[in-house]
This record gives sequence, structure tokens and C-alpha cells, in this order.
Amino acid sequence: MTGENGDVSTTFSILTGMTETPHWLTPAEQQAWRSFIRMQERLTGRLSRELLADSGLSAADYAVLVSLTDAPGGRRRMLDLARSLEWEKSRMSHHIARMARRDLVRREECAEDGRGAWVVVTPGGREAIAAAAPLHVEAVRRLVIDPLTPAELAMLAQISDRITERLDEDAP
Amino acid sequence: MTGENGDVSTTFSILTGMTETPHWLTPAEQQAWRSFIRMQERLTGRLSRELLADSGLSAADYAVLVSLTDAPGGRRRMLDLARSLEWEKSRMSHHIARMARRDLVRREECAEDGRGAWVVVTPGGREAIAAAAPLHVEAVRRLVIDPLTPAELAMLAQISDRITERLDEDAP
DNA sequence: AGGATATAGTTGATCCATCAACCAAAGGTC
DNA sequence: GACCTTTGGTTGATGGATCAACTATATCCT
Repeated sequence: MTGENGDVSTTFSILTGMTETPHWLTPAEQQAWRSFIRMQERLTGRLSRELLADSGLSAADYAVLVSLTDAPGGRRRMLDLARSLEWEKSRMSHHIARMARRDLVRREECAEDGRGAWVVVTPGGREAIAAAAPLHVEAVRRLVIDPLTPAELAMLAQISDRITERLDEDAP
Repeated sequence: MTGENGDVSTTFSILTGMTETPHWLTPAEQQAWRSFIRMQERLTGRLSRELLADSGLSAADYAVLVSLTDAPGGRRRMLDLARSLEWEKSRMSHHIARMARRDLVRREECAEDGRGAWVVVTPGGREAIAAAAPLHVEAVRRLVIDPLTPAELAMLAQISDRITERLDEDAP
């Protein structure tokens, strides 16, 4: 029954008849990759669920509000905001529309560019993030910072930056 | 104008009147955390877009098909599948319904448990993953394995496992 | 000035993820 | 064997993400 039971790496060449076997991951590479993926999915799932439960903000809401409260006047241009979060402009537009409905944020016309629009954080938005931030930071500390040594955390940053560089080089 | 311009860490105590300042991240911690988040979002975005463009499978489809082709007979129980991917059963149910519509997968009644259901990979599903796997593995190698030294990859696995352990301990 | 092109942003369709509510069969327990 | 809880799974509503198509203003070129 091994024919029915092979994993992708074994069934592939059988099914396609390719002679050049692809460059599969070694067991160590595979284990590392799967560990990373699992961690990453569980971590972001947990953090966003905690954030939402504690404060009613999604991770996306939180990122937008941090970016806005960081900016002078609590305002940014739509596309500037989108680029700083590395979102597509369409996603930003939809998301800001939803946040505006909840009074976290408000659109304003842009005097110096007739096409443009400002996004401005409202008092309600400031309250929301002020309430959310300490709990969220505490969760990040508990789940990520604390279990790692400072050296490991530095390694994580280094590894992350190297992969991000590669993503930039190897443009879509 | 500094009142309008402070970041979350400075505005929080002003707005809430708390006297105990929360345990904010140090600059090094913050930089590491932001590097990680950025990498993680861009990497999964890129990988899933490439996968979809190359093979018409989403990352979720891919994970389901790998799990099924790994199992004896190419079949698994619904909840078993859900647990192995750490998905909620409702997500699994919806997703399997969509995959079944595309003939990647098929439901079967379960003889030994009247409530249960099997999910079985179809020939079409096997073809799809056989076509997708080499390209996807190549992308993972290019974007993650290659830019890291073996020691860094091992560190990434170690760090990931440590965080996952913490997630398990610190149960929701 | 007039036309081409680039930039800033919106919209609608479609698919995905999450939550709460629900249903039905299995397994105790008295 | 009637009741209760647990287990396995579905459903519908809602909000979020992505893609392609579109509008309107600005800018560049001659």
C-alpha cells in the first residue's frame, strides 16, 4: 500500500514522470520550516484574538492607529499610510471606511491635492489605542520577549531582516 | 504641539491617569518585534501569492492536500485534519466544502461513527499538489533557506519552538 | 494649450476566516 | 432504558483581504 501512502516528495516524480527531481528540503530544513510556520500562525492567531477580546480592535485596526498617533497631528495621507504598513491601497480604502463607521478615524479632504485624502485619528480612536496598547504590549512580552534570551531576540531580528532583504531583492 | 504628536507610549498615561506605567518594550525589543512582524507578513503574502499564481492553490488548500496525501489512503477524519493543522472545525468544514466543489477533495460517510465524515483526496487533488509542490518548495528555499546560514536556520527553529512551547503553557 | 501618462483613491465581486448557534450521534450514569 | 454530557460536524452572518476595473486630478511634454 505504499503507493497510496507516499508524501508529496515521493509521489511527485511518479505522477509527473519528471526525471529531474526537484530540490526538496532536507529533513532539518523541513523541520525548521514547519516549526516556523506553526509558531507564526499560532502566535498571530493568539495575539489578534487577545487584542480583539481585550479591546475590540483587530490587529489591522491597531496598526493603523499606531501609525496615525505616531504622525504629526494624528493625520496621514491615505497612500502614505498604506505604504508605511505595506498594504495595498484598496485594502486601506476599505479598512478606513470601516474604521470611520466605528468613529475611530475620519476622512478629510486634502487642500493641496484634489485627488488626495487625509485620514485623521479621532478622540475615540486615541482612547481605543490608549486602552489597547498596554495589554497588547504585555502579551507580546509574555509570548515572545520573555521566553527568549536577549541574544535569541537579536538573532530573530537579524534573521527577519535578512529574509526581508531577500524579499526586496527578489522583487515580484 | 507635542501633545498631538506623542506616540502611544507617551500618550497612554496622560489619557488614563494611570500611575503605574506599563512595561513598555525597549528600543531594541521594539525593533526586533517590528522586524519580525514585517518579515512575517511580507513572507506569507509573497509565498501565498506565488503559490496561487503558479498553481491555483491557496496556502490553505496546499496544507490540506499535504496533510491528506501524507495519510494512509489519502483520507482523514474531519476533526483529525483540523487538529493537525490547528484549525477550528468550522473553518475546516467551510474549507472542505469549497475544495469539494473544485474536485480537489471528496467527503465520505464514516461507517464506524455515524456523526463523522472522511475527507478523501481525489485524483485531481493529487495532480494539483504534485504540480504545486516543486514550485512552492523552490520558493521557500529561495526566500528563506538560501539567505540564512545553516546555523541561523537552526536558531530560527529553536526560537520558533520556544515560542510555541510558551503558547502551549500559557493556554488561552 | 492640448493631449498623454502617472498618481491618488474608490468600488464591487469574490473568496476566506471567525463566531455563535445549532444538530445529531455516542457514551456514560443512575 | 431514559437522561445528560461530550463529541463530531454543519450552517449562517459578518467582517476582512484581494483583484480588476474605474474615476478624477495632477503632471509632463511638445
